[in-house]
Amino acid sequence: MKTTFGEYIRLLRNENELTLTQLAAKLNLDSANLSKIENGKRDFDEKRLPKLAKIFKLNLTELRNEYVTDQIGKHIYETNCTKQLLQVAEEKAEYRRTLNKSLQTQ
Amino acid sequence: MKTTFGEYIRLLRNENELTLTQLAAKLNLDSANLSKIENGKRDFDEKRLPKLAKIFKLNLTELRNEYVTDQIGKHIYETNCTKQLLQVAEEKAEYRRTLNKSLQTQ
DNA sequence: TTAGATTTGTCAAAAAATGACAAGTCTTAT
DNA sequence: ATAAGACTTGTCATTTTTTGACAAATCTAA
Repeated sequence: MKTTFGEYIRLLRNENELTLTQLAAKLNLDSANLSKIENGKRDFDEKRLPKLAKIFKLNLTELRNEYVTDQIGKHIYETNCTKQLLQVAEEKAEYRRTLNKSLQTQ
Repeated sequence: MKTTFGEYIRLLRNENELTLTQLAAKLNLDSANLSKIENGKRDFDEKRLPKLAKIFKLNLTELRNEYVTDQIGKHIYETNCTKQLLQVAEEKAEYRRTLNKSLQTQ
C-alpha cells in the first residue's frame, strides 16, 4: 500500500524507535513541525532529503523518488485530476522535453 | 500536438487578433507580464481563469483542465518524473482519496 | 527612421512556505 | 490521581517565492 511521505517518515522513525524530538533534532527542525509533516499538515522541505537519507541509511535517489511521487500525487489529488487528464499532463510533459531538446540543439 | 498553457493563450490571442496590450488590459495585467506568460517565463495566475474563459467564450471547466494538465505536466517535467514513477504518483493520489473518504465517514 | 508590438531586466509588494515557541492533549508508569 | 514524556495544535515572525509594474531594450513592418 502506498503511503504519503509524512507517513513514510513516521514509519521510518518508529522502526528506528526515535521520538519526534530525537528525529527532529537530527533533521535540524522543531518536533512540532515534524509532527505536522508526519500528519500531512506541512510539507517536508526537499533540502532535507540528503540528511533524511543519511539518518536512515537510504539511497538518496530512491528517497527522492518517494518524495517526487508524493508531491505529484498530492498535486493530482488536489486538482481532482482524473486518469484521463493525467494522460494529457504526461503528454504535455513530453512536449516540454522536446521543447527543451530543440533549445539545446541551437 | 499538446502545447503549454502560455502557447495556448498566444494562440487564442492571435486567432482573435488582439495585441498583448489589448489582451493584458482585459485581463487586468501588464503586457510585459502577459508576454512572459506566453513565453513560459511566468505562470498564468489561476484566479484569472474565469476572466480568460469569458474573453474567449470558453467553457471554464475545460479551460481549467487545460490549466491543470499544464501545471502537472510542468511538475512532471521539472522533477524528471518517469512514466513508471508517474504511475506511483497516481497510486498515491488514489491513496489520498481513500484517506479523505475515510475521514468523511467519521 | 518611426510607430507599434513584444521582450527583458529589475524591484517593490503580495502571497505562500517555513521555523519556532507556547500551550494543549494523550498515554503510560507509578 | 498525577507526573513525565510524547505528540499535537495554534499562532506569529521570518524567509522564500510569486506577482505586478515600470523602464528600457529589441523587433517588425510601413
